[in-house]
Amino acid sequence: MSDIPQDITHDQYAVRLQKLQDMRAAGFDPFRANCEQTYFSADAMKLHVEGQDNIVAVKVAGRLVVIRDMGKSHFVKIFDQQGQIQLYVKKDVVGEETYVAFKKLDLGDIIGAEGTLFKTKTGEITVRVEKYTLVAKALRPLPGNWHGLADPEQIYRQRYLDLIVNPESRERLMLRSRIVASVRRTLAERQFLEVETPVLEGVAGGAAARPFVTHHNALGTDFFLRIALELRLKRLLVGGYDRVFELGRIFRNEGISRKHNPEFTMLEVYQAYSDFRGMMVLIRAIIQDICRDVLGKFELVHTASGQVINFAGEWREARYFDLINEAVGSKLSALRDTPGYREAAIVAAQKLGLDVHAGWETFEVVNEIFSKKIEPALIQPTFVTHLPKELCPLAKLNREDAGLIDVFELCIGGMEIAPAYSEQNDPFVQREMFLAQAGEDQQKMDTDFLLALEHGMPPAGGMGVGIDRLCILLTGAESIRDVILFPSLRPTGAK
RNA sequence: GGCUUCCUAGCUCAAUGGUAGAGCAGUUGACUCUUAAUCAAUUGGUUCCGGGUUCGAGUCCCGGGGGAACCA
Repeated sequence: MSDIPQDITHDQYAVRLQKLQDMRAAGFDPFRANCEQTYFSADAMKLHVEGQDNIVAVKVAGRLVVIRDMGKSHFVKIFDQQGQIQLYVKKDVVGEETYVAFKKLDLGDIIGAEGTLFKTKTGEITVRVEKYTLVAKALRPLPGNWHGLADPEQIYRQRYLDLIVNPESRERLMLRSRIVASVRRTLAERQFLEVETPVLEGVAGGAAARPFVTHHNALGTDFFLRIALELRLKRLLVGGYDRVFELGRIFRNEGISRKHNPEFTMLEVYQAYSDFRGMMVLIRAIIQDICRDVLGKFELVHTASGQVINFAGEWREARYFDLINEAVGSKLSALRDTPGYREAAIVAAQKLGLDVHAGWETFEVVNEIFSKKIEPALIQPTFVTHLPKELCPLAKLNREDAGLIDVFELCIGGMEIAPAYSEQNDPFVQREMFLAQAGEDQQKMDTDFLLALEHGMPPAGGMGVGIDRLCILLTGAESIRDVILFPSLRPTGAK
């Protein structure tokens, strides 16, 4: 033991902890205090009337993010859900004792303050503080809020810090909330019912993807986390829910990349007595409502290409095989039902510099051309229609050409945003389609779903919308991690 | 999974293989309308972890951890 006090002035945690202990010793514990928040920051500022200072009283609350100590007065800023508001704390107004305590506050502390609104000589609407309360002591320093937080790992692992100091992140993620709210509004206006279906399933169907497996102890059985919403929602069509949707998390046990997170949010919508053409109208309404109500504009600069995407009006339609023919520079589709098709498709793909795996089915070779060469170039909203039937076993076959299906893939910004089908409701054809699946991507046969179809499902249009990708597109984000509050990372011990 | 690359003070970043630094934050002081406030002084390091090479390693090599980009 030394009687010389240990120098802790360099250790911000220790300094703040000491302040907390001093306060508690003096009979005040910030963690037992609370305050009122009568207005958020921006709402409060709107209450000020030009030329009428110190009349309107407000109670605001938030985190201290700027402190400017002027000796016998302070200008500080607090930060709440709406942004920042400046507080003016003057010794003459609050009194000696309160002022001395106020000087001990640190950046990051959470306080409540009440006072009246006035405009400073530089024109900033400010609260002239009469009383304040510390309601949470920040024991850890904030990352500097001038440079912000740049370390991507810390941004994702400690998103709360990112939200405090990086305004772009905060805005982008709040925009996501407003986009999702707008989607719900558009669907509610059209009398769609929002439902919730199981995440834990015995068969993970409705898509082709590797599922996560978990175990139920009491039942002594494994469950799969759902990889799609489709088969449950269609059972509801059988049950007489004519317009349903679910906005839910689905899970795919696959790689993590800029466009993939193992858990992500899917909107699936089903409308009885409609078809894929009806879904075109609906998805346009959903996205155009977002443009009008959330973004306030119908044109967006596509971050990756620099092109301006125009969401207004009607959107382009293009047949899958027309796009393929255009990409390969020949009439490849004319060979579709001939023995030379496979060889021609392989040659065409290789000519475009694509690797063709020996085990691939022909439709997979052709689709490689689509996903590598065509989709990335579809920047403007484009409905790709008349896809080969092998790609979607749950869709209705086209009446004129049984090798095609009545579906669209909506591509925007080089990404697949929403596939939609005229849903298959013939239980015999559906069984055959499940059985006939080939290639790498196979869906599990769900016999209980087939039983439901045998009870009769109305004809319907259905659609899936990748909400995360839609948000990437509409917020100009570069990665799916930028539109997911807490993206999946490898777990690690406390840092 | 493969390849490339990154990890240094609370934050943002420096440092030919040769004494680990700056700005902000922190601490002390001045200032009753500041705007990245200003002025003066000043503290602060297990350079992600573990080995190795070397007279000497933040830097080079090997292994491990975590992140990012590209590919699969």
